Amino acid sequence: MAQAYWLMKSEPSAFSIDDLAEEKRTSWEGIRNYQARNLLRETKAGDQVLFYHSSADPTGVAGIAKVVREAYPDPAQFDRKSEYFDPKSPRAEPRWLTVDLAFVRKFPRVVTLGELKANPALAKMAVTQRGSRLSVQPVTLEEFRAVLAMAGR
DNA sequence: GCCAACGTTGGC
DNA sequence: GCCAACGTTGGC
Repeated sequence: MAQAYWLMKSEPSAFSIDDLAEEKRTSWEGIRNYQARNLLRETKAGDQVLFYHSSADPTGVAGIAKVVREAYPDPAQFDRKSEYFDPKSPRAEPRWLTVDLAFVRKFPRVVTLGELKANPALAKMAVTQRGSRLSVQPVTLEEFRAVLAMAGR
């Protein structure tokens, strides 16, 4: 499979592009939605990720990350002290996965959701759809390039 | 803070 | 297996 592209959401009050820039690398823990989990399973090392700030001001794509470790069981599901603890996930058959992401770059400015919606080339992009709640979304190469172009250099 | 969208749970 | 109730996400 060729390199793929994704959009992943994070609330910057919890973890922002600046946090990723500082830490360089992070485990993308806490995905607790089956559809998003299934998409994580499809990610490959080297895939590029639009880092999206949700519930923020402004909301939008704040930068780029890349997948550096492919899907593995999310340790937080077994950690009783974690907010992501899932007592119903069997150890022998972990229910939830995580991937590791590395910082690539922060955009000079956030490409806002409003701008994404206003670009006809992005009309099919999941994030621009009404009611889109999925925290991991597939993105086409064309969409990825269009967002980069909007961010400027 | 409101509320639309939509995923999950659980009674039947 | 249906579906109502409930919980969560996330834009506004």
